[in-house]
Amino acid sequence: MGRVSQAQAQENRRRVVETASRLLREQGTHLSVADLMKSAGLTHGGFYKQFASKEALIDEATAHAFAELAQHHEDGLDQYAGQRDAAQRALIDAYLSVEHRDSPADGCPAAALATDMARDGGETEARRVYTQGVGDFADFLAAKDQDGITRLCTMLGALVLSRATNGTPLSDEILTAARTALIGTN
Amino acid sequence: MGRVSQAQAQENRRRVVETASRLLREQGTHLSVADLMKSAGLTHGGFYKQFASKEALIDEATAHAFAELAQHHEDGLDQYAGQRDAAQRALIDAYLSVEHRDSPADGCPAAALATDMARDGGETEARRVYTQGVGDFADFLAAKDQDGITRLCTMLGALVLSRATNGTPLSDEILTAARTALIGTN
DNA sequence: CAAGATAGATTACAGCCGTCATCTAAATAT
DNA sequence: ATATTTAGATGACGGCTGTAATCTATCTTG
Repeated sequence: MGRVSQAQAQENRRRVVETASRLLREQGTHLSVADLMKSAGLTHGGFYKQFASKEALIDEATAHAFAELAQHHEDGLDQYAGQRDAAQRALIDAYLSVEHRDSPADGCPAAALATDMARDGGETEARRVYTQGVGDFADFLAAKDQDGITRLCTMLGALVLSRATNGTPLSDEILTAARTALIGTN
Repeated sequence: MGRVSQAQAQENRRRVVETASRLLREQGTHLSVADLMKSAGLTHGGFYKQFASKEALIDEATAHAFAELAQHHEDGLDQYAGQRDAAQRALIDAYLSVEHRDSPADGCPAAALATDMARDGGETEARRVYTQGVGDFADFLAAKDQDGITRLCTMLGALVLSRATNGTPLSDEILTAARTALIGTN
């Protein structure tokens, strides 16, 4: 109950943000503070000691998710020794995998949060971070003969549609069709 | 207050479903029954005389939205005297317009409801209708040298992303890039 | 080791939500 | 014309929401 060391408190805060970034991608901005804190192993009471509001937490969780994404892209580049083409192919393949489709919680935030960003129309920090992240993602996907933005649209559209139709044959067809169109592999 | 003619009641019901299909695309499945009925010019009381549950209404509203979409495609074919290529080009152009981006309420349900369908994971009637509608849409977009599914992914991804980034320069870039990729017009 | 600060728990609040029972008045059916 | 049905209005219920005040036990500081 009572107090906890500063180190522990900081770690708790970190875990809340990380948990939120997962719950956010899974459930959207309608996540409840109580659910979130329970998922992080705490009660809802301490929340407002750490965050100014639910919106502030969402801003931070969104930024966290996109930082993870950027890190993922950097790791990919490192793994393929800077060979952009190979790194892009690997990324696209993973992006259009059934594993990615089936676990939005640690998947692409650009796909998972798109509709939420569109609906919460305001000029929130989360939207700023989101837009920046999408732009960076498109830059990463750019190739000599293909526009990064268009590639991202195809990938993200396929992921979103395969999730919406998950459980039907169409869901797999969508992933396969997009993979074939983008990297010519079935 | 009291009773209303059968004809009027049927018309009221129809208006509720239509209003719901718009509100649904705008706000997602979290629309409230009270808001919906108020938007339709009624109070929330009569709702359960006409619908078994909120979910049943959502099923019906989803079906309504996709029926509208199919009608829209048929109209396009008629307008271009069955010339599929021309009808497709016109559709794609309208799909990737700023007007469509800015009015989801009477826009593509496949794009507007994708995330909601993905999250309400169950085997609802709405999801069945959604999947069927997406399949039909892809069929409509099929061309000799281009897969309908892939085209749909690109279009839908672009629409969703442009909405999420609306208000920034990137939003327009996305629409333009996708349009260029799909029909080679800027 | 004592005094102050504070992380987290407990509890409470006002406002929504879906659902439904009840009331009403008007439209039907007889 | 009377009796019956029923569309819609009113109001209420239990449950969940974001937010916050209060309490408590521990960490930190001197």
